[in-house]
Amino acid sequence: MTATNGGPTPGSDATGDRPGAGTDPARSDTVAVVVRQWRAVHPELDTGPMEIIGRINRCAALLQQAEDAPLRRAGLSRPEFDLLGALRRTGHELTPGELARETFSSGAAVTKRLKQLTERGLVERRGDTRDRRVAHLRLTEAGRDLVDGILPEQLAYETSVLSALSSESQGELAGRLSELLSRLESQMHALRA
Amino acid sequence: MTATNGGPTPGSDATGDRPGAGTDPARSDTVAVVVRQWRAVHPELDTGPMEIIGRINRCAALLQQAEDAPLRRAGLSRPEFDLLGALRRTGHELTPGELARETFSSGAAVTKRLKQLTERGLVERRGDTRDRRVAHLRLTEAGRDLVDGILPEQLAYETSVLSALSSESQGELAGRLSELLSRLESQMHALRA
DNA sequence: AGCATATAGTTTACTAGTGAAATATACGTG
DNA sequence: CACGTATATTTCACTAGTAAACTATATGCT
Repeated sequence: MTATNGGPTPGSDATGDRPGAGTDPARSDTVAVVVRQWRAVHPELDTGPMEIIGRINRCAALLQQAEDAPLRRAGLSRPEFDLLGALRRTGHELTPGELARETFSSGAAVTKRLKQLTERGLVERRGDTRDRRVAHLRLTEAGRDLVDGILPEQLAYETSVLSALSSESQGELAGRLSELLSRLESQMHALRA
Repeated sequence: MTATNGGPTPGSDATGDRPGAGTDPARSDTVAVVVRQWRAVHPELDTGPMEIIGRINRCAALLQQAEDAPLRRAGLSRPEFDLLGALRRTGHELTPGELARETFSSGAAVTKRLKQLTERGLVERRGDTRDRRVAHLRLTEAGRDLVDGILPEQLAYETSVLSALSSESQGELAGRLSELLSRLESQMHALRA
């Protein structure tokens, strides 16, 4: 992802700032600076995709960094919380394979996390009676309480972070992202099939 | 990031689908399913932030997975390419510290990457004459050629992925993301100060 | 000048994730 | 019913990143 390639760009300040070129977003974030640098070096390339992909990556990185804080207070990493959250929100037991799909992780990673979370008494394991290859995982009381305790904090924090955007902006952004995401997901699905 | 917590949600299909609730985006992506699950379990919580943050994270994950492919063909990881790209787009030498800031990595990670990239003959190191603590890195001829060879491929690929969105959608999305990103970045800056 | 403190970068010990191989079990078919 | 193949999960060897300690150098104050 070329577009990811971006940074705060401390010193350098390329000039050439001229509006109306394609998807020029006027506002100056770090991605805009990076795009300007690339255009200065490779004027022949269409840097349009960077404006979207670079920003998505950058936003994701910033949001994660900020939002991992509440989790760490609870002694959880995000992947761990995602796993617990999957169990909580589905409301029923899940197999390791299902958990891997839900959290977009490899099976090996899920195995490791489950080991730790089980040792910490947050999840319980039960073997399937019919098919002895599969296991069923569920939250313990403590695990459920932990998730339910963290979730409101997290949402409150997220709300405050996003409050920098007007309600209209938020709705618009959510809609566009949903549009992109659903297309990406069906592309993915098509590729694998 | 609670909102990240999401998955393809294979089996389960919570029902309650009623439009017009806050930032309801109509289109059904995996994040929408996850949000519906959370609402079913915790109806009292405002799940609005998930609609944005969850989608940003999900999009970032999907885009990265897809786009890392061209890089891997060239034998580079994304962080490595980001480092090389920073050198290429700024057009001048950078110190390890500057590279760390440009690529949002830790200093230690940059040190490791530089070691590898130097061994591969893609970057060169030069000591500062005045301040002997600092080093200056620049691309070798081979490094520059590699970046210049990969970049167009990457942009072309990104263009094709995003072509699922109309030009208007793309512009709108880039603008909203830029708005969010610049606010996030100034929040960040404010926090550290 | 001499010492305290700040800064740049590297090293170290450790952690978490990955892909591939291994293990265990189930299923389908002749 | 036995065998080959598919599936679920774990294990293993390895890689990359991190935070904290460490080294080397510079800067400022008295």
